[in-house]
Amino acid sequence: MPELPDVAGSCRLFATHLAGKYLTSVIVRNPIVVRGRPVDEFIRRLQGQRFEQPSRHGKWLLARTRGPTLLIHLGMTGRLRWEARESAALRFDRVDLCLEDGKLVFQDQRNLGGLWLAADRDEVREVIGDLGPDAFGLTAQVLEERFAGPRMVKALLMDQSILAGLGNMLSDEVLWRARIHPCRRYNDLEPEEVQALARSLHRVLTDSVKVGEIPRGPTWLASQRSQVNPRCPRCRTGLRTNRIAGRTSHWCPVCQVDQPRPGTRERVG
DNA sequence: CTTTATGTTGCGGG
DNA sequence: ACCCGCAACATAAA
Repeated sequence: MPELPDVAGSCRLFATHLAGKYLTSVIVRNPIVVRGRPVDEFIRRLQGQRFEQPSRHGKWLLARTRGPTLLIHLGMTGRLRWEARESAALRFDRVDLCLEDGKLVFQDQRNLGGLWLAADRDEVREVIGDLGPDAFGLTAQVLEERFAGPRMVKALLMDQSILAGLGNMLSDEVLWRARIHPCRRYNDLEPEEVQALARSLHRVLTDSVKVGEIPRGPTWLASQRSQVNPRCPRCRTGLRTNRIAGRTSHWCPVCQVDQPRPGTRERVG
């Protein structure tokens, strides 16, 4: 679920239902997702606060109040859900933020996501760590500056300190659209490829943020993820799969020209 | 039972 | 110092 577009959607949901409203109560169903301070303190500090307009940086959702800032990260399986009516908790519901007219539920199957409170900007920085500029709205020039070096493009795209917001699926999507093999090193890219990368990033993010998730339409690589025989949406070639930068990557061996994996081949010459 | 999963962090080795 | 792979975290679903 959650990469930049999903968090953008969650941010809109938060803005729609919580901005300007007072929290009447906080229900913590699984304390493991409350990070950084004891649950009772978390609840005490948050209850009664009024939310301002939320913002997003990469995969982080930032909800300021007059007091602390609530920071939400969805991890691998987290999501936010608005319930306007009284309703029973679902299996993976972890925290309820209750208002007068409904509740925002943080649900998370794997509990890798979480909620933090930060008293000020410094504490926000401490929690979210060293984040690069948000990937949405990034200019080609900034991309070139931040990517400069010998690393594999897939690793660069997923590195939150280089640019914030892309994960495994979105990175594959961007590379596929730009016709660049995930193992290519940034230094080895032709200028046209760098251009294609910047354009692909822009297009993929614009379209997916609009939807609030990665679209699964016929012109998206993501449409093939759940298929038995994943094929390139452009040329129908069977997709290749490998573990790159720690994650399973999918690419088209025809559209995205192959490269020997660094370090895994003989070192000739 | 084994494998895999959209994230992050920290460690070891080259 | 930089870069890569990998285990760990927690948990379910295929």
